Amino acid sequence: MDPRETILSTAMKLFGEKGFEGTSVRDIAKAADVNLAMISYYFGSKEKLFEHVVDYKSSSIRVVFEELAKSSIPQIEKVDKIIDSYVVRMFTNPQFHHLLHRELSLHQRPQMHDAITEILLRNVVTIKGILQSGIDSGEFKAVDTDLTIATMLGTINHLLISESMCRKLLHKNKGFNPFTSKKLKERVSEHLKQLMRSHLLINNKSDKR
Amino acid sequence: MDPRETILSTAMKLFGEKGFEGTSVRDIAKAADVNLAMISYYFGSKEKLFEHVVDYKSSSIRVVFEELAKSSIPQIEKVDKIIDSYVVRMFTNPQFHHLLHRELSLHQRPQMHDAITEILLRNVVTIKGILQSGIDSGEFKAVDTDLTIATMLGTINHLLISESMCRKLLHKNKGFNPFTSKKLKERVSEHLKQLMRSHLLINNKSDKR
DNA sequence: AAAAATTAATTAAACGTTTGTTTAATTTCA
DNA sequence: TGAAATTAAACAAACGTTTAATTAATTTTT
Repeated sequence: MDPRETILSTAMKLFGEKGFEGTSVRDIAKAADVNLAMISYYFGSKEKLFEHVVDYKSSSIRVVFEELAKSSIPQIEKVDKIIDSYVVRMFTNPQFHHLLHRELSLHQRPQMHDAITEILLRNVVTIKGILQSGIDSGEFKAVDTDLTIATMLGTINHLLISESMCRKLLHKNKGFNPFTSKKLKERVSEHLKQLMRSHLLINNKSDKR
Repeated sequence: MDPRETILSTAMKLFGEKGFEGTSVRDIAKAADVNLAMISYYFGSKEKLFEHVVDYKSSSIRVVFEELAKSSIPQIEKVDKIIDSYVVRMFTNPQFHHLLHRELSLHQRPQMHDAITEILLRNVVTIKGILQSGIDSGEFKAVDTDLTIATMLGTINHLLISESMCRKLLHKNKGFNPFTSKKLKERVSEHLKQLMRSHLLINNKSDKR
């Protein structure tokens, strides 16, 4: 195996679980089964390694919504697709999202903070455009678009952040982890889509009960 | 000033900003303008100090919803009050909420993790009861109560966590911090109340546009 | 194709700081 | 005077990083 990739994925896992300051380069070297000095040799420093991890992983989460925005399907279906995309993304790699949001809540490493902000902000701007188009065309109510986005992302994020809380909440069965289950993904998708229909659509006939 | 309280509030501020591992006891001693050894003298250890901080501050955020649950007003108005309560709470002391949620996303200090989970879980159970009552009485649609709660808390939490993102998003004006502004609080309150009405109420006439 | 030379990868050990904590001496105040 | 509060100094351990030596791989030369 390529030691570079081994270090990167191990570092990603440990940074995600224990935070940047909570993870020592010795922890990483041990878990990746490489010599301590290899980390400096390949990445220069712990902080540079961290930047490489963020760079390395954000390419995989960078979904392009620009194309979706241009397509001619109803805006509410675009919202559906965005929800599906975010749910899959965040549940596929929860550790990395913990890492990103933890970094956003810290006042350390300002340049990393800005870099992450820019990554997340690009998609937010596109989504805001889609919501605004829906409002302008009369398909959506004149909702607060910024806060509507906060609701979409915040709902998923909240489930990720409070993973263990959620486990106790959703399933008394202790051996079962809802975060590896497809059921929860679908449940979140379904919930958010219904929620957004109720919130956005003017003539909402979505109550199927 | 009482050095104990000075240390507690300083530690709370620094832990909130830089995380537990990112804050040294020397940082705290310097910022609190007390001698380094005073922290061990008063609190025993850094970890004990952290527990004192969480204990000390969680008493102030521990709002009792049990009484609200028992009162005889419509369930939707109870939801309104819960939203107001959470918005005020989380915007009043955002650093402490950063601290709590960061701790929940980490796999360090399991006992602290459990303690925080229990604090947050108590309110969640009560809120879930209120939603379920609304469903049972026919006032609310048969929504997914767990995820509805995740939406309420997640929306507020998302605005806190991505504070700087939000600042760029909501106001291009860089000198203005939306998190000290009453306007954002009211905006979030308003948004969530409308959202929950659309989501929960069966005959929703809340569209005032 | 074999040998020599050169570069790259890997290692154990050590470097100087910073960490949390403790000690022992001193000051403060009742 | 005596207990509590406060201090500067020192402690060992852990930290990120570097060094210098060794092995492995690659390239060059014969």
